[in-house]
Amino acid sequence: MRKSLSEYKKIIGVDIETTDGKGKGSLDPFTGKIALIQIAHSNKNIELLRLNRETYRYIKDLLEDPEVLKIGHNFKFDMKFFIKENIYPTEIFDTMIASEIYYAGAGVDYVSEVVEAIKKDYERADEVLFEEYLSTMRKRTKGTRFQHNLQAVLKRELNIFISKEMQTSDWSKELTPAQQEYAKSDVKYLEQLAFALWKKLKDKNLENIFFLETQLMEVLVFMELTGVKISREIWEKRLKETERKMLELEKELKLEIYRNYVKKNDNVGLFSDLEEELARNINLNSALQMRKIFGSENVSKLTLEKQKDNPIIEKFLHYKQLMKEVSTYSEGYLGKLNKYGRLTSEYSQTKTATGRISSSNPNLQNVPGWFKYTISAEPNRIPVFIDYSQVELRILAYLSQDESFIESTNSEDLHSANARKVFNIPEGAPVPKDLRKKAKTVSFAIPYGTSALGLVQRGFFDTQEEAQRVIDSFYEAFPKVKTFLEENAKSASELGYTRDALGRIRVYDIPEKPKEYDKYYEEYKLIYNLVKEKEGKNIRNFLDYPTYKEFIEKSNSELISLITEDKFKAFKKIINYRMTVAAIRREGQNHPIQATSASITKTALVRLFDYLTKTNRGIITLSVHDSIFFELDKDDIISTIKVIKNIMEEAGREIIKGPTPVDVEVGKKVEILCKKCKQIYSDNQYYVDLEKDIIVDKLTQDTYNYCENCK
DNA sequence: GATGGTGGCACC
DNA sequence: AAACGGTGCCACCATC
Repeated sequence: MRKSLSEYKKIIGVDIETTDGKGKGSLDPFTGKIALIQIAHSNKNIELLRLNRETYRYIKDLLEDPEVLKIGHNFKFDMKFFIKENIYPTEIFDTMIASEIYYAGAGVDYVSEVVEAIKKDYERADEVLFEEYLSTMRKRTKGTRFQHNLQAVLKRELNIFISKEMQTSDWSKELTPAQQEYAKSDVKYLEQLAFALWKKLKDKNLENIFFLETQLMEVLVFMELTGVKISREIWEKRLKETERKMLELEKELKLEIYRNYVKKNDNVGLFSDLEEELARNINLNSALQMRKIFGSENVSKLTLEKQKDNPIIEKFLHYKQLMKEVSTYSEGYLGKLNKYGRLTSEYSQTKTATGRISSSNPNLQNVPGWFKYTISAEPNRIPVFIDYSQVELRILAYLSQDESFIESTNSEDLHSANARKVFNIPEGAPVPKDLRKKAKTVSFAIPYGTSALGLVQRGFFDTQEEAQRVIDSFYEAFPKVKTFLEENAKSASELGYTRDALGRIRVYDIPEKPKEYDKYYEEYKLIYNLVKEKEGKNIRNFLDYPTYKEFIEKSNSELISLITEDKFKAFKKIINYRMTVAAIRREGQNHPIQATSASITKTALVRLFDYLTKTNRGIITLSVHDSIFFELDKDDIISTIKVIKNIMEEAGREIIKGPTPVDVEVGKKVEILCKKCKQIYSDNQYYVDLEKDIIVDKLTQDTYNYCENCK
């Protein structure tokens, strides 16, 4: 869709039902087939079509007609099935995307909850029942997250309830009247819904975001159908080795833990086989068991790393890392490899609150670094990885218009330049490594809203005072960054929304101020300080009892006499409220940055897809937030890369009005022998110089084979 | 035995 | 004055 709704000659509602060939519906475009196509020309004129010789031409022509707008709900799903049939629908209005953009970030939603609940009570699905449910739901403090399925959206926007009872029925046989009715209801209201949502999008100036997402849908469909080429051999080798190490470690660890922590008296040790037996009962994956054994608050890396000098703890941490890898990145991933040796994933373009793309089944956006070593390409192609360099910091610099920060992003080394300003290091004097690191840490932490305490807890600083000093100096050096973040925090917590550089919106559920707030706030502050002073802890921990009774019974503080039941309850409400607002402020600070980054990548993806489709020079295989993976034709690859680089950099420049340079990696990740120090190091297969038009295969020619240290 | 919540951790 | 933004998946564990 590229123009306003009313500009189309014709508008139709489209939906499909699918079959797995065994009497059930299918969610998998690779194995499933279209069983039924519903096309609504109007509320009353609805076609239910099978896809066969007689209907194929008609359906294809209609869906591919650029003068006909197709309204669908989650059309990415339908699109994949159509493409498998060589039908390439164009001009789409996706009502799910529209809803997701408009309500991005919305939390609790009663309509979704009611729709969920009412599914169990179809016979009485009338207004009275809705009201009944609604009043119950409203009394609850927590509800379901905002949902964007067709049922919830129709109910929310048009107050229409449709049944989904038939969804999983067999669509391949002759349809019952009830099935026909259901099939029609799925498309009957789509046009009306599209107009309602379009009006909402226009009200908030979200048309351009909607156009962008609509075009992106096509790119994601392609990526989902194509996937990324993987070397199963390399993956399995890696996995096997990890598994071997893990099992070895597991055996050792259990015995050592048993001996050092579990066993109370020595005499059991005389029977070594019994000892092994007992050790086997230990479950290293049980956080509960391990917490008890180590006597630790929790068994997270952060907590246990404090005892790293204990060899058993160190071993345990190593074990956990291996376990994670073996359990997560094995069959769940390799099982998805298709017959072409390609790994496919599913993407969602609008599910996230910030507009980032998410990946699932399996998630290809959170695979460990070694994943890149398994990526290859078709014989005539080369894998290419391109990512935006420091894009979030550049976004922060240009959106805030802080001259000094902008200057830093344009210098040779951003973090050194920042350190110079934060720590007042004179020009010409070298920037000490530790100061550079501190400035870097704070630059990353600030857009997340990290506090001084947070920085200490995560081990970036030794004391809260020092962390606070660096944060203060940072804001002093970059005053407009401070103003910018503060404005966004305010917009989120007071207006209830923030926008990114393209106008993408995120909404926030601002909590109602508790009635007790004004009455008790002064006293709350007093107690807050008292608790901090006398108990050395935060009031939140101090009051951390579910009931007043337990607070009185279990707390051994002298301060309890100061707190009546009324105050206890009021303080808890105040804490809760303040924490929620603080979280909204942090989200508000971060959203415009993260969302702008997402918008840049999405804009680039759309243009890149267009370029690559038209020229047939390669494909996009994956995108991980600020990076894009390609498989490009060997012929003329340098000129292709130049165009791609330019498209990506221009997309960023247009959006933030400042440079967004990219880094280019060409070729598989491989092990290479350094010519000078003779050490093996890892690098991409090809050396490429875009200025001099040079491309060299390091595996056959060693001209550029120098490791980082010897360059 | 399925389901949902939680803790933990991989990535940007 | 509270204590790091955004994801998805695993094992465990309580619950039905």
